[in-house]
Order: sequence, then C-alpha cells, then structure tokens
Amino acid sequence: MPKQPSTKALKNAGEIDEKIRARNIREILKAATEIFSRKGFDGARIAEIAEASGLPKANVYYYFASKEEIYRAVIEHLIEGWDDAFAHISADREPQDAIRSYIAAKLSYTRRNVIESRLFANEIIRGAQFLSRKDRQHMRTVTDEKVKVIEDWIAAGKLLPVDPRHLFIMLWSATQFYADFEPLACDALHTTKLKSLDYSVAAETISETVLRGLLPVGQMGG
Amino acid sequence: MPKQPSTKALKNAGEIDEKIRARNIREILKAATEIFSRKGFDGARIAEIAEASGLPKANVYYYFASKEEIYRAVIEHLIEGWDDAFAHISADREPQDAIRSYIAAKLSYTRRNVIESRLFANEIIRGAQFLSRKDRQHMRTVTDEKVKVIEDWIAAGKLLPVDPRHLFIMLWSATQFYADFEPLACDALHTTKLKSLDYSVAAETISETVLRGLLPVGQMGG
DNA sequence: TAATAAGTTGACACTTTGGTCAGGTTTTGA
DNA sequence: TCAAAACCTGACCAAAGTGTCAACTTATTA
Repeated sequence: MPKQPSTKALKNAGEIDEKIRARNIREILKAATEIFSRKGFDGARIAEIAEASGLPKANVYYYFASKEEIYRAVIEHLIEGWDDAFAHISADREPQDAIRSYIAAKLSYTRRNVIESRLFANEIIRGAQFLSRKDRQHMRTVTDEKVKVIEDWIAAGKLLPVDPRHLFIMLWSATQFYADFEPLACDALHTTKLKSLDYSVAAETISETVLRGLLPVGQMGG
Repeated sequence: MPKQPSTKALKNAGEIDEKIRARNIREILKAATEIFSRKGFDGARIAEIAEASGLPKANVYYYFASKEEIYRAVIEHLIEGWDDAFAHISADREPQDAIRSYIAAKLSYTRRNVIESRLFANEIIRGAQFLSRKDRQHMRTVTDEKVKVIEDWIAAGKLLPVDPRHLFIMLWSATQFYADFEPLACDALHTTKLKSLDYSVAAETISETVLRGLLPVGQMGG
C-alpha cells in the first residue's frame, strides 16, 4: 500500500506545484466537510464526495480506506480552529474588552464558517464519538486555562463572582446559535436569512447583557 | 387502504383497553423518537424501529407509508411541548420571577427530555426541512407574543432596554446546551455525566447573569 | 532511459435497506 | 354467527451504497 507521502523535499519555496497527493486530499476533505455538514455521517455518500472533489470514487478510496477515515480526518481538521477566539480571553486585558472581543470573534468565526460549525455541532450531538481523546483533552486544557483567567479577574474584583465554566457555556451556546440553528434564529428574528446587522445586534445584545451582569457597578463603558 | 381510525366510540371512560391501532402507533413513535434522536434520519433503520417497538417491520409499514412519514409524525409530536416553558413569561408577573422560572422550567424540561431535545436540535441544524409551515408559524406566533411581554416590561421601566428576540435566543441557547451538547458541557465542567447539581448551578448562573444585566439598579433579589 | 513508485479508473462484488405483497389471523358489528 | 374490516407477517425485491480490484497511465529517480 503506497500511501505514505513521498520523502522528497520541496523543490520550491512557494507551493506553486502542489504535490498531487496533497492537492487531492485537500479537495476530498473540502468536499467531505461540506457534505458531511449538510447530510451528516450516514446521509453523506462517498460517490457525492467524490464527484464534489472532481475525482472518481475509486480514487477517493486510494487515499482513504473508508468513509469513517474521511470523517475522522475532517473532524480533526475542525478542531484546529476551535480555540482561536479564546485567545481574546487573556490575563493582561481588561475583562470588559476581552469578553466583548471574544463574543465578536466567536460570532464572526461561526458566521464565516457555518459549514464547519454545523458539522461540529452535529458531531457533538451524536455523542462526540469521533472526537479523539487527544482533541477532547486539548479542548479541556484550553478551557481550564481560560477559566483561570476569569477566576483571577474575579479575585481582583474586576468581575462579580460567577462560575467561569458555566459562563463559557453561556457564551459558547449564544454565539453558536445563529449559525447552527439558523432556521430558528430566522423565525425568531422575522427574517429569511441572517444579515450583517443581525450579527451586530446579536453581538451587542450578548455583550451588553453579560457585561452588565458581570461588571461591578459603575464600570460599564459605551 | 383501511388506515383510518375506526369511528367506534370509547366504551370505557378509562383507556384500559387501549385500541390496537393507538397502542401500536404510540409504540412505533416512541421507538422512532429514540432512534431518530440517536442516529438521525439517515442513520435510523426501520428494522431497528420495528424491533424496538416489538413489531415486525411489515407491521410498521401497515401504519406508516414511509420512513419520512414516521419522521414527520415524530417531529410534529415534538412541537407540542415546545412552548410550555414560555408560559412563565406572562405579563402579570414580575420580570425577575418570570425569567427565573422560565430558565428553570426550560432547563428542567430539556433535562427530562434529552432525547426529544436532541432530535429537535438535529432537525433544525439540518435546515428544519421537515418542520411544517404550520409548526413554524406556531413557534413564531408564540415568540411574538412573548416579545410583546418583554417590550411592555421595558416600557414600564421594569427591564433595561434589550432586543427581546435576541434575548430569547440567548436564553434558548443557554438552556438547550446542556442537553444537546452534553459531551462538551461535561468536558467544560470536568465531569462525565451531568448531575442535578450541575443543572442547579447552570440555572443559577444563567439567571443571575442575565437578570443582573437586565434589571435596573437596586432591583436584584436573592 | 529504464525501472519503480505513485496515481487513476471502470467495472464489479457484496451487503444493507426501504418498501411490497399475498395470504394469513383476529376483531368488530349487526 | 358470519361477513367485513382491521390487523399481522414471512418472504421477497429493487435500489442504493460501501468497498475492491486488476489493469492502466503518469511521475519520479537513479
């Protein structure tokens, strides 16, 4: 089974002539992400993924041994961007700015990556069966780190006492909702498609409500 | 096709001898709810639903013409309990009590009905394709009604200004999260299964945060 | 440039699964 | 009591879907 990447080094600094293997795998994963997101694991058809990636089905099986292997690869890929928005929750910032930025970043991310967001949500609802131990551990570690930041802010009197873990759950759920449950959000907001303004108002509402609830009296800006 | 319910009236006031048709349909829908929730529409197998409801597959098809018909029936059933918690948001209550009760009721409902909750979430993520026009209209109507209540509270100076629709989205997402995304919640809370205490702290955190953020200064109880 | 590795692909094997059906049994109602 | 309606079910089918394979072409490298 000649499925290992060749050991040949890159000839060019630029990736102008991307290697066949890399390109095909990338195309397959891209198509798979889209289709798994729309149809779920069971609903997705390999033939459809193949067509969407411009390859015959047998060629897809040349790179991946099974449907499950493709799915795992896709999921693993998703996790990579999971904690980007979390970077805003950093000890050296003022909680007000940090939380506001986090909410804005998370909403913006889910808006720009609806497909990935839904796929992730779907995987979790199904019991996170294909999320590797390593990935889950990573998520836990990052969360713990940020919990610590919140706790320090509380200890420093910069935030009213709150359970940081439940706080993160609140923020996570609120910011995911618009992308993951778009039909419900649309119904609630009397629109047929979420627009830029809807996301702005969402960010504003979440930020204001949460911050007014967490900042000591007299510390609300803007 | 003798698939209409018989016109015969109930002989007994009590439903002791439940009619065959009613019982079987109930069993099928019960099993189907469970299995659709765990596996999704495509992942669910009619044979499995049949087995779980104690009927041979062909018998399931005696009552339902297709998989889709079963699924639709299940979804329609779900909607029935959708607005129960919303009853707490009523104009004649104080916003503080009303919102607190709503959060508690919603959390309690999702906890007691995890299966239904996940199935519903799943259906929405997939684009709410099988939610009937009527059901969506119903949800919109109920929401509008409650939006009005919030607006009146704001007008009466009992709540700080907030977009009621986005507020509902916040509450809805936060209260759904624990049941729908249990694996994530467990990771975040460092536990393997959500316990009663976790739900209490969740209710407390959501209520306190939101209420402190919405009530005019000096109106927080507890 | 020749030999080996990597990539390609149509056709096919095999399994699963939604759905059907003919002929059976039980229930109902007059 | 008996005919009609309702209910039941094993056996079957066609379609769809995953995964395989042998033969082929293209790329690499010594």
